[in-house]
Amino acid sequence: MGELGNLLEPENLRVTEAAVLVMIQGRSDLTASQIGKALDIQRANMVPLLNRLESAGLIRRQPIDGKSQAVVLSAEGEAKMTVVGALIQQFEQGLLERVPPEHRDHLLPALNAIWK
Amino acid sequence: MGELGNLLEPENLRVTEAAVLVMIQGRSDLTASQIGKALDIQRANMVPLLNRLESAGLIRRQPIDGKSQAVVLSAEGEAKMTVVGALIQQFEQGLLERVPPEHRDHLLPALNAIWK
DNA sequence: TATTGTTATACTCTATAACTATA
DNA sequence: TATAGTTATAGAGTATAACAATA
Repeated sequence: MGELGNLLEPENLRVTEAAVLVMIQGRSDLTASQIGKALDIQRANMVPLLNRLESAGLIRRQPIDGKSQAVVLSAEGEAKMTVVGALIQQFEQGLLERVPPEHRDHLLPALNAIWK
Repeated sequence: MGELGNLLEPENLRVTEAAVLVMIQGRSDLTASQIGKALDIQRANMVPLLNRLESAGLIRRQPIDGKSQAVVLSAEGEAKMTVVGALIQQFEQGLLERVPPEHRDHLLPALNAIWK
């Protein structure tokens, strides 16, 4: 399943779901389409994903206009993000600890350069 | 699909299939189980994967004893690897070119440290 | 008794097409 | 006319269980 997946499993979250939560935290203007485009998830597949998060009480769909709706964290979702954020940080720290110190500071800049 | 996948598509190879070919090239002692373990592919899922490669004439199943069999490149498979190897090299070079020079030499050592 | 290769199958994830309503 | 959300469904990929044969 992957290490991060295992860390998130006790929280009943998949990696993609956590990615959505991270992306929307502190914002209230992101639509499902925008999130999907950024995370490379098809519009159609965003629907069941957001439905799961909504059923879990972690997000709300907040109308922007008659066509679009912002995906925002609920109060419960905000609270959950303290746990989820810590797990993600723990995961990233675990990865970096395996990297020899002389290479460590170069890893994230290098990866960021590749992704964009 | 992913960049490497797109590069390999004209060769009618998936990334996992190419990974198997790379792994067995120059060797004649690797079993399906060993390959699967190294590439994180279930034993059961190795069967159709190897069947595809065998149908394409790229590999042979070579008995080791009554239970195990080595997966080896056929002559056709060896020839194909010159093309596939070039495509993989092209892909990796493309990735590295995006990385700023000062970070470049640190990327592979850092990633290798993470995977093991 | 553990391992290899295999079969069959369930499950998850992703992709595609089409539809409605709104910008 | 293009876009957002949605539905339904097909397809690819992965996981699980069980089996026979052999180490």
